Amino acid sequence: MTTEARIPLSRERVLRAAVALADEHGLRAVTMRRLADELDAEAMSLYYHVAKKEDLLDGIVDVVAQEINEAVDRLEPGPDWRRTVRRRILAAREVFLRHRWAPALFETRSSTSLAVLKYYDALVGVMRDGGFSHDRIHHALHALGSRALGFSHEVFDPNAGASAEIPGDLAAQLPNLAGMLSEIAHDDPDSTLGWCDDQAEFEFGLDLILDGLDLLRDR
Amino acid sequence: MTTEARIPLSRERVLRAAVALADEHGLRAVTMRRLADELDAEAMSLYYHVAKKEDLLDGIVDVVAQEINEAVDRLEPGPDWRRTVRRRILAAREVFLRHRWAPALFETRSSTSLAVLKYYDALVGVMRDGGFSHDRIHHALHALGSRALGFSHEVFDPNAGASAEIPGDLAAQLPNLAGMLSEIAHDDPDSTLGWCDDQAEFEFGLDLILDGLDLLRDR
DNA sequence: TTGTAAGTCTTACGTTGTAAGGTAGCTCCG
DNA sequence: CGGAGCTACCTTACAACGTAAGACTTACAA
Repeated sequence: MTTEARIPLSRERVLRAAVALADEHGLRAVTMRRLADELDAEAMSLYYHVAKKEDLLDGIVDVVAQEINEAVDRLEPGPDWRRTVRRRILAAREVFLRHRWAPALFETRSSTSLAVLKYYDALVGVMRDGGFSHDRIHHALHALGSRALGFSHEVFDPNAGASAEIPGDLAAQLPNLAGMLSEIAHDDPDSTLGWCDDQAEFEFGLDLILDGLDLLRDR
Repeated sequence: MTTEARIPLSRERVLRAAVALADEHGLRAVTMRRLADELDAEAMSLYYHVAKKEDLLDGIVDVVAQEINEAVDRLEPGPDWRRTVRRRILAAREVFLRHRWAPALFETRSSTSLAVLKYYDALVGVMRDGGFSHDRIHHALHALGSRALGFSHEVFDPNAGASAEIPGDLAAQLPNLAGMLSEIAHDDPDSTLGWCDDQAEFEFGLDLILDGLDLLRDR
């Protein structure tokens, strides 16, 4: 009998395994039994390190948020508040691109994790240094919404780039969308990834808001 | 034996009952058995009118989206594109305020429902009449994100208005947030509902984006 | 040695979505 | 008129889920 050295479980280890599992097989695969399997343990053993499934999910959010904070802390400030904020948000976004399942999870959490709060705290600091009043900053955070964290919910199918064509019967019901789609589809100047380049769209919206805020700053 | 006249099931009736159930007891209560109970039927009977649970959820989204379209179609246009769009979005928002569970559900759907597409189609039409190019409109929709439909995900706890105080030990870790919070909390000019008035914040962000788009329009 | 605590596992239960197949009533065709 | 077939609904059953209750195992202190 091969008595292999057993690495003991720990909240840390459980959470990291959960993130890895979600990365590889999606958030749906993160079930107590499956996660336990991954750790060579039984489902109920996880409950010694995690209160309930919700607690596990909260913990996962925290791990990702810490990853964001680490990335953001490595950055050096930009020449002005606007570019500093922009830089930070885009850095946070890169973390989400490594964990595609994370935005959906973040949106389901009701209580905000400490790591997320720290992220926001730093953002408030940057804007404060940039000359904004607390009131303005508060509005700004709401205006940015989840964009402040680096993601925006895509209302359209993210795979829409592939099938950039509305079937004929639908086109009649959606004349304006069909018109827009057909025009953009073939006369695409320098878009990188089809008609819905997420990154470019994200930056467009982000800049629109940041520019708007900048105009308001000294108002 | 009271042979009561049985209203037959139908996809329509099932979906409406599901919306009513969610309104009353939350989306979590919408389970096949519970929904069947509400209709004086058995769980498996629903499957004759709905392919799977996912299909049910898609259908629910469609019902809400139709409700939005009805509300929006009753509106008369504003004096310019900006105010027409604004009016429509705020009308859509009112529907979501009647179905608080709906934003979360909308965000989980991957394929966009026909009713939602129709909503967007009309929005595209308004902006087109307002002088925007298709390309600009496309960007605008992305910039608005879910705000185009009338909701924005609240990153902070929506109940934060109640407990507008950060506990002492946390305040040390979050100096900027704590500062902002304490300042806004007590010196609140005309905010209607505590320090996080959702409606006001929503409109602030919406106007910021719409104004930004307006500036870009003839650029 | 014995007690105690932490960490893990076993067993079991209620709830979920849903597959498979049965059954009642209707319509239609001979 | 009688059975064939379809539609709508129900019964039973199962696998997967989160997790409560409690037994086992190890390590260390007294």
